[in-house]
Amino acid sequence: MNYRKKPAAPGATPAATSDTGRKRSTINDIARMANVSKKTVSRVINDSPFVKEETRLKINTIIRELGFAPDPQARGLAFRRSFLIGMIYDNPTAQYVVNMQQGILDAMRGTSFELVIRPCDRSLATFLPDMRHFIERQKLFGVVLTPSVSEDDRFVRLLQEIDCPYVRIASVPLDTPATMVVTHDFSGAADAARHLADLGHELIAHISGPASFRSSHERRRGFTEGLAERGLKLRRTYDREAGYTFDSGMAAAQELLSLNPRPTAIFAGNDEMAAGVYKAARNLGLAIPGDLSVVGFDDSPVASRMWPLLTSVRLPIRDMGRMAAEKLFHKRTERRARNDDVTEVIPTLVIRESSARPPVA
Amino acid sequence: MNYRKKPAAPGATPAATSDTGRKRSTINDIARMANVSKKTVSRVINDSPFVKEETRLKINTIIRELGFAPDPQARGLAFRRSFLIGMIYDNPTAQYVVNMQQGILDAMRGTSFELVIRPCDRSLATFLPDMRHFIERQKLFGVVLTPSVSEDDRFVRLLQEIDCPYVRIASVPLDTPATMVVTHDFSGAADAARHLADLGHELIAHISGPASFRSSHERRRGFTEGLAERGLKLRRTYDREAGYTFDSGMAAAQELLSLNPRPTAIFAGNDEMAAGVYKAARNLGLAIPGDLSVVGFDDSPVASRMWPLLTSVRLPIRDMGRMAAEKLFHKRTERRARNDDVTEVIPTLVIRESSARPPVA
DNA sequence: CTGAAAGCGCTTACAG
DNA sequence: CTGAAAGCGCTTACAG
Repeated sequence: MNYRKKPAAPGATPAATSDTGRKRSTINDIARMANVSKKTVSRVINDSPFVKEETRLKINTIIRELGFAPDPQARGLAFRRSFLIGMIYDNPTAQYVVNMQQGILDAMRGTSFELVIRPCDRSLATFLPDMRHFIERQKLFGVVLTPSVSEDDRFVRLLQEIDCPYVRIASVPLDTPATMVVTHDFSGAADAARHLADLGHELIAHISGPASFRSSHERRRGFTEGLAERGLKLRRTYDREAGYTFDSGMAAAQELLSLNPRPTAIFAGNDEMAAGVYKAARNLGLAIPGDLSVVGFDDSPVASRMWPLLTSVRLPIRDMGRMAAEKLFHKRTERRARNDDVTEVIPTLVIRESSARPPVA
Repeated sequence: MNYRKKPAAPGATPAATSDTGRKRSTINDIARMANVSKKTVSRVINDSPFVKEETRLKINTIIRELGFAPDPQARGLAFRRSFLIGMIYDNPTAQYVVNMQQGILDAMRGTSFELVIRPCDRSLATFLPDMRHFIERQKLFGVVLTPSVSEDDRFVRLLQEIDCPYVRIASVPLDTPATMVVTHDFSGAADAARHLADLGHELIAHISGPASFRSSHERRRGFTEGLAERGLKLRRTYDREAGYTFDSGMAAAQELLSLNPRPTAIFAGNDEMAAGVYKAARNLGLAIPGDLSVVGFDDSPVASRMWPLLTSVRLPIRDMGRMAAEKLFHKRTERRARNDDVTEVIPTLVIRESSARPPVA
């Protein structure tokens, strides 16, 4: 119930008590031991340039010896801002969420920040007030937004209004460069198109994600563009919108595979839908890749658990999380210049077993 | 950079400014408006019984009108304890982690607590000091531990030493009931055994997880027990230890499936290993469930993406997270009695397509 | 380059 | 049932 070890004996200064039995030391203890004011210790903690090198050294030595770490709550109270970074997300894929968290934590290692997580549902009427309440109450240092909540302009306006720093991860540059990590879904999808075209496919279909996600459009655009480079077009009937889910992918594939002529390849907007395509093909007795080539997007763990192994477009999610958090931290530091540029992420095509030459007609 | 809206005009009380332009109100504002001391407001916030009903009503009305919420940092500083709950985990399965987080967040909804997450690696030499530093520095209100870090007694001793409340989720009652959410992996595994026996299998193999996980033993024990109920024994050669991973599951299955007589059913300690079994069967040209029945454990999302759909044992991960967090909160409240009991969770067998009658010999 | 005073927004310990 | 004083561990604003 109490984070101080046995309270110090009356009259004993914290420094005088043993290492095991002592209560946590404070800035006052450090100041006393270094024979300076606590304000000077505070300057050292906060990397102020206005401290004599000798003084800084002495204080740092004592800090290290005592294992002192300033209390984030006290610091936050005085700063009028906490040392908490929020991750706000509505992506339903567990692996995506966990990788992103890992990346943000990577960037936070060694800092005094902690990560608080906040799933959300933009379709709720209370979404904006809830978020406002959460952020203002916790006085968050900043937030990282992932798709699709990162694409919500009402929300971003709210963040600006309450002066909460943010970084947005999205497939298009929606905002000033300093706040953006842009994933070039476009280019990854174009790679997928070239790959299928180069294998000799001409009857190529696409199942895109829901129109409410920018990534759906980017992936579809990139795919169309990649096909165009090879002199191919995405036919109207081969172009289906689904919902980024297994079931919607399966339904779309079922329709596509009953067309005449039947497509020999399908590019699914994500791996979940690609798994649905597998199922639909199986139901129809079609072999992958013998009768049908399939390419996904995300390179999620299922991609390498499926049979045959799924060719897919990989985004370095963890790196993206790290970069986003770094932008947040560096925003107020000397490295500003570097982080004022937009951060760009290029996906890579991972070729596995699900894509091959089309069947001989 | 500042969480207060336009600073109030000099002389203007917060209450006098408009709703949009006002700075966040504090306990002092409430006290002034209610004509009481801030201590009394504090009592209302903290649900003290020593407040006249009338006073409480008046204060609560004003709190509601102003949308006042006490500052967690200030409160934490005075309490010497933050309003942060830590989730500490080393489970590698993304879906598990995310579901657990969701469950904990479910329990926290409507409270003033927030969730900070902390993946860890028990094999690191700095594990214990790192954790200690993290918990003491943040003055965590409490932590939820999931397997396998929940099984680490050195760590739990550290928590007790620094007086950090905790709840452990594990497959065996390792601790006092008030700190335990116990998952009966034993009973789920016994269900799996009965299911396979009742289908007519006699040559039944098991691939267990690593010995360092208690769940490995519980699942193996339960499985053996279930078989025994049906007059069956788990043969030595049919009993393999693997690592809860895809590759290790595949390797173990490869060995099992080359035995003579070949087992007609395999119970894998988790779904990842079951996926490895699928792969090994496919490599050998064996049909599931025609030649081989497979049962997994976890009922992870892959289970219903695999082909054929995997029969698996399901644990309500999200509920477990919620219950664990509730135990943490209620520990200090009037509901103590109820939460002093051990919380128990029973898994359920989800029968899908991967288990059927054994092939006719 | 350094420090004394006041304050961040709450609660504790004490008193009545 | 209620309140005035002191304090939680830091930083800001000001002064030198």
